[in-house]
Amino acid sequence: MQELTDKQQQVLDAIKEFQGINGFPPTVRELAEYFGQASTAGIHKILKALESKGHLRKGDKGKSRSLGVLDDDPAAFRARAYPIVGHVQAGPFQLAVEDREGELLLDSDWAGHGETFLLRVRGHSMIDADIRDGDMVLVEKTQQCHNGDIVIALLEDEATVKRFFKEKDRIRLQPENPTMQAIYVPKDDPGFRIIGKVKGLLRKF
Amino acid sequence: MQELTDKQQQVLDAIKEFQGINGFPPTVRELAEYFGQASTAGIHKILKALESKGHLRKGDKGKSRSLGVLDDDPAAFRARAYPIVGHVQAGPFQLAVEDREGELLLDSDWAGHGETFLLRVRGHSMIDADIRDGDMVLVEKTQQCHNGDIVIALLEDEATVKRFFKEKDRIRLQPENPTMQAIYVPKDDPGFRIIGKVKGLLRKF
DNA sequence: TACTAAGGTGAACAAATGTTTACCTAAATA
DNA sequence: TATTTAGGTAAACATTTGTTCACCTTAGTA
Repeated sequence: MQELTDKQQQVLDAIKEFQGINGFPPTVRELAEYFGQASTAGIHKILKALESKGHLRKGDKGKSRSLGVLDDDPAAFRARAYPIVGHVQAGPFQLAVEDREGELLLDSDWAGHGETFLLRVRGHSMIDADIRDGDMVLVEKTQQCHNGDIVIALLEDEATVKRFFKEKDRIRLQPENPTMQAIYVPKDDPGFRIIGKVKGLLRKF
Repeated sequence: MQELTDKQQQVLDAIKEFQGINGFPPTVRELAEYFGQASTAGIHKILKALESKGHLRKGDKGKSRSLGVLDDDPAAFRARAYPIVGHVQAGPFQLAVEDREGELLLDSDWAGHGETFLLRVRGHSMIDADIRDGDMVLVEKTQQCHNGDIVIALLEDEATVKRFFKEKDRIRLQPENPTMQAIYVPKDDPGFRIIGKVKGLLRKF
């Protein structure tokens, strides 16, 4: 794939986006209009360049609305299924089938390409971090975290969502709710484990 | 979804197949040719039936090659691109190219099947509704809303996100931030318009 | 039997759409 | 400085495409 000018890249991105939204590509006039241009001829030049550079397939001569993006990173591959594996603060943390809510298709550019899942939050312990009861949190599976990270932690088989702080000999799991107390855990507590880091949130109103 | 006749089902399947192969839907004449028919009018009748039975979306009147199958079967079709069209509270609300952040693939079962887009929130006017600066809100385009709905409203070409209340002769747009005042708008204010309803929220940490 | 629904023909019309040409400007390069 | 590349306008033309109307046939139903 050859190098594109800024404008060529913009036009290509516009086509991709239109295609993703509508299920069919834009017309030349729609592209011109989108870029605020009065004439289609400029767009034609750019399309011709994109075609000769191998990024675009134009339909048969004269055929309407038949552009095809040839980039090997189509939107369809970006959509990945993320399992909603259960709840935090709803009792024992096991990925039991009954707790599974299904899955949600999300853009992996946004949600992440690693091992990632969703959990539904129960309770109000993180309300001051604007995480509500019923929200879904996007959790990247990891055991590495830094002070201030919001984590999913396992404590004696109970899952909890808290803000993580490493102190001298212990871990502090801090609720973001002034009515609740921090939890302190010895560093070598065998019943303690970090499941993952909260990277995102989804809510329906 | 209503019951289809054999022929209607065949046409629907043909559209799906064509779409899968080409990335754009067939024209009416291409469908007629595919079924060995000499006239487009028969195909039009079937398309009209498919549309009224809820299986198909036809493009705007007169618009070329813009059929859309509405069946919700495969996961691949559930992933739809939702445009991130700009910001609220960031000045004049126009879907200008420069403000566009791109798009996000989301599960349409979660995000909705209608005309829906994303907006990035700027400011803290809805902080008590746990909507933060930088969050993206999922907006269903509609002008109908109920008291208590969180809406995107246009006021003298400025977009704002507020909680909507209809009062006697006016509309109250209520911030969810105690430091901020409500906005009152006469009901017949020509510079006032509801753009849509906030249905969801996405956040990255 | 009469009526309705489904689906097909033929034809015409209007609008959408692709394409091309000539010309222009600005920026980059030889 | 001259040339080339990139990208824009304006306009015209031809073809594609959607749509509609009148009419027809067949099968099923009241």
